[in-house]
Amino acid sequence: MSTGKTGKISGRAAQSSRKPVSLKELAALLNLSPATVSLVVNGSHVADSIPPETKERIFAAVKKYKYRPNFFARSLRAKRSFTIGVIVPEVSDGYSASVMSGVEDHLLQEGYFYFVASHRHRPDLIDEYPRLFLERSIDGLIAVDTPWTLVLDVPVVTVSGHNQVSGVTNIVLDHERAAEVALKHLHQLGHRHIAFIKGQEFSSDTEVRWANIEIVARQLGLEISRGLVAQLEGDSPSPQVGYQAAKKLLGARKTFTALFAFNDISAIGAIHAFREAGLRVPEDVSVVGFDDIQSAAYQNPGLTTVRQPLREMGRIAAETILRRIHRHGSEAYKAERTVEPELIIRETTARVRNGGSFPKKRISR
Amino acid sequence: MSTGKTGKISGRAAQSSRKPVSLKELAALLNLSPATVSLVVNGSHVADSIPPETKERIFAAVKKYKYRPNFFARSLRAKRSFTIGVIVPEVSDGYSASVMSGVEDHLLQEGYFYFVASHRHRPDLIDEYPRLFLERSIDGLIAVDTPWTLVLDVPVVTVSGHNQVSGVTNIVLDHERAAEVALKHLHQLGHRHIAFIKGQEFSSDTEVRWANIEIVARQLGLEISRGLVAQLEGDSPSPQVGYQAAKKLLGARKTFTALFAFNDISAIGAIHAFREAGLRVPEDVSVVGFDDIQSAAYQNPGLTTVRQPLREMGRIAAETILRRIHRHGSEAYKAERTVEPELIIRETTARVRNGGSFPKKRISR
DNA sequence: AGCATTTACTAAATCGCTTTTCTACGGCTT
DNA sequence: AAGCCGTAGAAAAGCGATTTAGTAAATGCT
Repeated sequence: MSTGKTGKISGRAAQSSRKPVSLKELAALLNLSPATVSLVVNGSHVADSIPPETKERIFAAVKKYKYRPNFFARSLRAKRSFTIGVIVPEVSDGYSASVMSGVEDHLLQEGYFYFVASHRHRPDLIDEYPRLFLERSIDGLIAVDTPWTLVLDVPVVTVSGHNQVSGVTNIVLDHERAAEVALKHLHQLGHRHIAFIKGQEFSSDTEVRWANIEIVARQLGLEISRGLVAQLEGDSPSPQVGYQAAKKLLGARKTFTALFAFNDISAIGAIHAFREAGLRVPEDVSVVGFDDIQSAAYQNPGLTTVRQPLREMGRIAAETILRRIHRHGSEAYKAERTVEPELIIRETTARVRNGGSFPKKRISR
Repeated sequence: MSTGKTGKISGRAAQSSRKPVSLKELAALLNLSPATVSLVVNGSHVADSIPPETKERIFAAVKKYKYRPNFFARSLRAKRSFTIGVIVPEVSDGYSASVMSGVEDHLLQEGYFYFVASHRHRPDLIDEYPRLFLERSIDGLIAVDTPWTLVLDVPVVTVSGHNQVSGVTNIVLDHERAAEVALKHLHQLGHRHIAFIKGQEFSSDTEVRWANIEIVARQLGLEISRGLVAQLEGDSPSPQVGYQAAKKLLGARKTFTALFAFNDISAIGAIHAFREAGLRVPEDVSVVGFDDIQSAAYQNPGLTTVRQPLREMGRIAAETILRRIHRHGSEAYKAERTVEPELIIRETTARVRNGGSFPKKRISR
């Protein structure tokens, strides 16, 4: 142990236990062979014939000497690492972080650990990180909000992935229902001219989400007008991109009384743009976000949004991957698992005023 | 490989390479011994006598057969895992996530991976996770915003840890400067009655931050009155705790024209409480947050806050730990490294009105 | 009593790599 | 010619588990 140069050192608890005992040492202590100890410790079937009292001796010694099998040695033989790789666009992004939180919950509880890598939408990294993970012998991989095309030798689970790739299970939101709850809500409030912000090209949800919006809009008899659809551009994780999209919308000078944004971040940016243009939210324009990230609730006014149960999705992803790892191989697995969204009504949506003609007088003039 | 039951499968790229070659196989292919190949591949000094042409042959084969040393075998011998453990209060919390982002940046770049575990302020987990990490032979540990007392056998770096423990380097903010920029700013705007929200007991920054606030306040001739200090309680990561603290402040019925909150989250909660009480921010009360988490900028109005360079701190933590790992052991190391805060002035602070008497008429009486 | 089992363990082979110690051989000295 | 040294590489001993194939003794069966 090295020692600092600073004066006041007040190291408190210590746990630098003696170096750990190895199986061999433990066996020697017990006058047994390493094989026997290993068999008993691992509850192998082969150890069925070992009398309980010997087993007890072994367990007692394990406890006493705090024996813990060396991780690398074990993994080397067993070719299992009890480690999952998680690849996300960016750890510090609220979406990824929430999912990871759910993943972690389940994984740690089951004795697994996980590696994280953020690809930041760089295609080379989306390719390289899984490879590096594989080199480290991960037992499975979870890809969050990342377009997935690789076929790997280990189980893969995606969160919000929509490609049907052999060997992967996609955990996805019920996007039809999501479009439905959001649009019905706006429809009921009297909105008939709704603007939309679509996701970036690279976001794995963009396509499905939009397709479902179109379907539901048709069902409700809402028409989606050309100029009222903007797309997010650039991979900045800030509301700035939403701000710009909203600017474009305003620039189209077409009447709209509500906005359904691709996510909360862009909704927040859009609200800024609206305010700047002298529009009040929700009095003049209602806004619905998507995801329900933490800061959606912190907004002022609180953001009405379609909640994705992200933590839950992470947890399901973790459960699914462990199940697939344990069912070890060739069994059938589901290619998709769906979770339900929930509309969280806060303060950015309101009944449309005077038949919704207001923005007309300001924007389209 | 297992195969899904679903119909449409459209697996695209494939990378399930043949199973990797081992050192032995590679050596056999080359008509050399594994020892020689290993020595050359690792650029060992012992291989100095091997003629360049042989080395070339080896490198060519490595490339051709994509030889990559088995991670576990190597770690088993070398007793190094090229893995760092990172322990945080909660992955999905903006603070931790930002730090992790910086940590990851540097670590992956240097060929290291990291495990993450969230202790959620449970003392048993703060104890257990490092132990589990150690079992997995991490080469070092980074503790983020976590009170640290353990002396481990590997280097430890904390981000915002303030205990002086043998073997640990603390990456900390210059808290004196932080208090200074915030209070001077408020002072210059004419604020003389400032309320404060202190951090939770468990937060590692609470104490130092407060101590420095007291020092700087004294220097500026600002008096901190008893009733105008509230403490955050409970470990919810939501603004709710700030809301409650602010309620308490309002309940004290003492005049104040500004609030300096422990962090952005609580500042946001406090703003809600103020609004609810009919106070406008910043017209009636100025608010300064701390951290500059992403949503601080998204707030409406934008939150004035003391920025901690969290990502930077994470990066420094990663650099520091790798340096200490490579300098392998007994050399001297710094017990502390300081980074500078920056005041980000947005829209929640304003010049005090009419000598700052407003809240009096509403709150106290 | 004689053979088959069962019981209670052990030996030894791996897993794939690192690293120290050796060997074999040719050339150089003296 | 004997001794020495530098070159080029090989052998072998681990690292710390898991696991298969045994083995010796005790027990069961007829």
